[in-house]
Amino acid sequence: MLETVTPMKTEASDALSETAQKGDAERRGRKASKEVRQLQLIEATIDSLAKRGYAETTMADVADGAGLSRGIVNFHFESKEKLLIATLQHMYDEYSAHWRTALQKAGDDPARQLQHLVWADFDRSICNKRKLAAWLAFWGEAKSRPTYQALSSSRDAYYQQVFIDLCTTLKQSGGYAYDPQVIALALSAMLEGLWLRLMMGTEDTTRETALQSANAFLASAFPKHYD
Amino acid sequence: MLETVTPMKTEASDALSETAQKGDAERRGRKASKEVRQLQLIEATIDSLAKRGYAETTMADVADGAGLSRGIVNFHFESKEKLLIATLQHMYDEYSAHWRTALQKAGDDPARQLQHLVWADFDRSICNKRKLAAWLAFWGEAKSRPTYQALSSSRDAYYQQVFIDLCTTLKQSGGYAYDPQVIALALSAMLEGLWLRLMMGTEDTTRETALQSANAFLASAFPKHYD
DNA sequence: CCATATTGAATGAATGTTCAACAAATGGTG
DNA sequence: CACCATTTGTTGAACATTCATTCAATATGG
Repeated sequence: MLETVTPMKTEASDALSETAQKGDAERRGRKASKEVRQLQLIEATIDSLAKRGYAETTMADVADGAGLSRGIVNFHFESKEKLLIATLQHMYDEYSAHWRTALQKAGDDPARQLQHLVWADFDRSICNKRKLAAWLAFWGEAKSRPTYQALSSSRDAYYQQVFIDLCTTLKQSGGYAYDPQVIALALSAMLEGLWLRLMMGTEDTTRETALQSANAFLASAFPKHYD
Repeated sequence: MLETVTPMKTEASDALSETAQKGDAERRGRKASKEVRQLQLIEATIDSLAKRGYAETTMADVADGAGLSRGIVNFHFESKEKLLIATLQHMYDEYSAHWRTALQKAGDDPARQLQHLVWADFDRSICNKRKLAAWLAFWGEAKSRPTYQALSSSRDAYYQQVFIDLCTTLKQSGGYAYDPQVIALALSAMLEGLWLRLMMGTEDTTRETALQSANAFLASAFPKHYD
């Protein structure tokens, strides 16, 4: 199962582990490894996207946020566009790795697997104001930028297929009536919709209530599998 | 029930009906009523948002799209920001009027009302590539712009309350177990999530499959009310 | 003729990119 | 180890471009 993870680009997370090795002290020093500096700039980009939105995110703001000079971003990333693509790729990789790990840890029971995938979606490390805001900023631009499209739906075709497969299995073991593909779409759309509400800061939606609603859906769609 | 509609700002839709009265011929003529011209510019703004996204939408592009000169937008709307707010307000009003009308036409049966609300969400007049793309463009900027926040969640607090009320009624008549508030959130989040998929142009989601999934949700959540 | 609408060029501010100068690390050499 | 040369990273100012806004001139309808 981890085999399917490897084909993804994971330079960013490699750089992350390197950060941990070298410690935070060096991050501010003059010399830092290329990957560390790039990651630092990517984090500053996420900050800026979250705070100011896509349209208002400037190179200067990113550089300031990282505590570095103006020209530095064009040195590490060729252009603003490439910085943004690298940032999106980083977030995509992180999200993918997260749900794949969650799935792997869930064991073999499909009901448990589905439950863990739902939980993974609302995990603090993935689902927090800063990152959700950055996601939304990208989504807003995705349809008009072909380069973003493949990366911007954090949940990709493979993710969707996993959902369909799980729903198919549950259908057989529970004797449910509906089309697994249809119910899988309903489920994943609801998860994205709950994210959307969290992103927008709708008052009535918190991480807890969102998770509660997701579980209510599971319970009503698969009554034999969830309490 | 229609009483609750009136307090909303509906200048835009009034202007729309005026368009119909004066016909399309005058739209290109030198003189057109203030409201008609403003609506024309708003439509051009939606076009631009859909085609180029928020960040790339320029005053020049809007003016070109409307077939008018560069300075015209600042004459009718004071600034770019006010043009965008007016556009968002227009879309918000249209969406609100649409679901309220649908609800009104559904009669008194709550199950029927809920079904009609779902249908309304996927009606062609509301749910088409152009408008969905424009919505997404606004959503992407909403969290970082306080002015947008109130208007950008097309489904507002009152809409959500209607859902909760309907779920409460169905719960009583059907003897379901769950918390109406929780299931209402799941339902409305799923609708938004399906919109999101349509917005992003995910291959596996069309207006038909989205509607199918929404209905599957209704059937599994309220089995006694929907075949 | 007056009020109003419209034009399009001028203006100025914001911002992405470039680049010459500078600093720091690296590595080879005596 | 000391010294220098080369590579690599970093800075900040200069540059060019894009774009919202302004406004004087012009056109239009009443």
